[in-house]
Amino acid sequence: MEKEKIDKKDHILDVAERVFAELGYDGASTRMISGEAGVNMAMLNYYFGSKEGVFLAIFDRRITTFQTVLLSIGNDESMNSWEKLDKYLDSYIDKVVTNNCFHIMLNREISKSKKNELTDQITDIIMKNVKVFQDIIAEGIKKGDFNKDADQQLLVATIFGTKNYIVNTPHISSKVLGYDVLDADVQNNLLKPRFKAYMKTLLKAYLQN
Amino acid sequence: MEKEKIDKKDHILDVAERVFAELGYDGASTRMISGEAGVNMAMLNYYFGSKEGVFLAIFDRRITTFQTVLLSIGNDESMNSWEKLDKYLDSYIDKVVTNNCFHIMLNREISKSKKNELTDQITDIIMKNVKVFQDIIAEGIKKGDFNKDADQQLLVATIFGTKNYIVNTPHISSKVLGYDVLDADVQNNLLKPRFKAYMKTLLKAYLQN
DNA sequence: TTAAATTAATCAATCGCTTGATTAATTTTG
DNA sequence: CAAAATTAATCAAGCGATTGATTAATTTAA
Repeated sequence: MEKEKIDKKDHILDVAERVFAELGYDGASTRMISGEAGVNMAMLNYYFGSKEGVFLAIFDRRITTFQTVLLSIGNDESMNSWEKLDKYLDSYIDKVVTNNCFHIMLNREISKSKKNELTDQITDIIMKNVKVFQDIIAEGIKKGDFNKDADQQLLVATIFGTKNYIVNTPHISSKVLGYDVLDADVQNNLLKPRFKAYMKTLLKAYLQN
Repeated sequence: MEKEKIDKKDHILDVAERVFAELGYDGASTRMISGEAGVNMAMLNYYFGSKEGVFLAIFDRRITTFQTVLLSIGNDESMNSWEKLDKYLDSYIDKVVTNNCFHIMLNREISKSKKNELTDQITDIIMKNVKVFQDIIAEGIKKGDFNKDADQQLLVATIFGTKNYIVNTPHISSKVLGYDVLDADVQNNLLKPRFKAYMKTLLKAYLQN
């Protein structure tokens, strides 16, 4: 059954994504992943070729749709810079908070300072998301909507860095924020709206003329 | 000779710190570390007991002095809130940019969402640094120096997150900023002053009444 | 029946760590 | 001081366990 095959592969990727986030790529073994997914070890290689194949499959599954959404916001001519900024933050924060396992996994890989094919590949894709944001800011400054003295580049570090802090180090951020950032209800009812509002206020304070 | 013994242990920790940052705790093998340090494998266990012992030794070496410096700033009664903020940022940014290997290593460990003794231990120590910053902000708000509507907790995420973004993902941040953030000259002459100035401007914009 | 899916068994390689032995340095003793 | 005794430092070799991956046999499904 074609349907079930896909579902089973998807199930394996769900589990692998979580285990990679919990223990890191090297810390997670293929036996552990297959065990928790309830499938035979050899199925990982049968489906995905190798451990790295599993990792890349997780990556492919998450990245494509996400990127087109962000790009469409950046290219939408009907919005001014402030509106684009709002839309971008809404979409971005929704996605990364919900798919936190994936983003934890992803960020840990690129934090390895020794380069390899994998990190290069990930870097390229991440840079596309960054580019959309940078273009929105640059356009806003050029149009005079934003303060021209703003440091566009470090602003990138602030928005993505703030996000990473909350998502990637949940033990820390949960203590700081006062609730469990890994809880789905908390994420949707408390964290997301608060984070969005904060981000917009912060950017407004810094970018306003 | 007592002196040389200490130097050799220190040398091993220097190498281990770098290798851990490059490949992660699990990705780095004890053979690799001892090989690059030019010592026999058994020396790691002889000196530090275990692989984890090496990690903790790196940790101890970096954390102690750093923490007392930050604490002394927080407790200094002669400065107002804005001055404390400035001082804190200066000290903090200097340290984390210079010791980037250590902070990459540290952050990767606590980004593992599955808890263990090690992550708990690290979390506690990190929270002390965070607490100093939080107290400065809280005091400033209480005194009326800072905007009382500010989200103190998410501000923590912003300052430490921005730092992490620059330091922990050097391949990304180097592309964004336009120069190599791992180069020592770049760090001292370009990155540090720029980062400090930006951070202060950003906080001023957000915290000002 | 035949191709696809799944399994248990097994592979070589590498992991962290320990061992027993050896050398170098230090302390104790006569 | 010098010989003896003790401690510290270093090494090659190898331990059992685990890693990612592969094989060959078996089951399932079309």
